[in-house]
Amino acid sequence: MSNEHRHNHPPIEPEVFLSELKTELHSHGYRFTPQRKQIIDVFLDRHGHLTPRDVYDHLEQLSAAIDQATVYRSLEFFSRLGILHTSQIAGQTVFELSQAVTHHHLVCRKCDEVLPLDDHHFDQLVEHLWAEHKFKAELSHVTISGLCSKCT
Amino acid sequence: MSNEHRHNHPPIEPEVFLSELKTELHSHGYRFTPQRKQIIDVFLDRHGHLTPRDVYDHLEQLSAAIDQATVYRSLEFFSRLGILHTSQIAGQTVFELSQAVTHHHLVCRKCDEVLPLDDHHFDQLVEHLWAEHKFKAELSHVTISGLCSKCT
DNA sequence: TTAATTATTGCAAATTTTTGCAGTAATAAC
DNA sequence: GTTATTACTGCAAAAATTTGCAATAATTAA
Repeated sequence: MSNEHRHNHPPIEPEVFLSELKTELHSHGYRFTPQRKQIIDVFLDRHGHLTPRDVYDHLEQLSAAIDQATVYRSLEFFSRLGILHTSQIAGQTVFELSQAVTHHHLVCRKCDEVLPLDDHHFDQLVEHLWAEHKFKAELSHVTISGLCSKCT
Repeated sequence: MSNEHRHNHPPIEPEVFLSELKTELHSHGYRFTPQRKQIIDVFLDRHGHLTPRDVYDHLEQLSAAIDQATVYRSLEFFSRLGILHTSQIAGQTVFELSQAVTHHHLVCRKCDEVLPLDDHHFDQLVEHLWAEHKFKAELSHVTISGLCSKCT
């Protein structure tokens, strides 16, 4: 299904990814510090949505003593660069690698049910935004709120 | 422009709105307490995006001594009912009346520029979601992240 | 190599947000 | 009416998140 679509990426090769990331950061005058590397490692290891807490706990298990403030600052830093993607799910702020497989959700505001949503729904919208506004919409993880069929 | 579109509403009549809200809450077994009324009053008075702090401060000015916990709980309560709409803007959680005039934004993740976006872009998407999933998407305040023309 | 500059971190404090629970107020049952 | 039930609030404590600043580490310039 959605695996043939526009937004998807091949599986991540950790070494390649890390070295490209390093170059990317350096080209902006930023640094790829050990702390930042370890935080990215967590995402490469544990795919999916992670809260700042998840990241912090996982680092502790690896006995990587990184301050909470650094974790928060790094997550924001990577989000701004588009390396991580952030969203609000069930009232929690969660992060994931932007390269992770594209997926969208319909979330019912009444019962919190989550329905998966196929990629193609946004193709036209993305084209319009580019044509009319020269805006490069990054719609790889859309969450749409509303009422599901049971709660209508 | 967007004033002729689907999602827009006539200006809010405070008395009508409040009495309808009261009925709405009662029909669900909830209560329209003085605290909840005062919080809604703030939104009727000061239109636009408000942080929990804004609401709390405004209430203090009116010497309405409402506990912060109550403010947070009420904002979440009204959001879940669809009375208020919540979104993340520039890293802050903000609330506004769902009935407020529809508007959408394109936000550049690099320079934080905000571009207004017309309503009609979502018509087709909303129809599709209803046709295919019987999901009533509530797309009155969409924020799309990406790169603006200058930052591409 | 050394000095100067800049980005980044850790720590501690401040701020914001959430939570448990006892008390209060409204509604429903009798 | 009175009592029982349930929703809601305030308070105080806990947890999560942000911030200022001095110290550190990396990069750049000399």
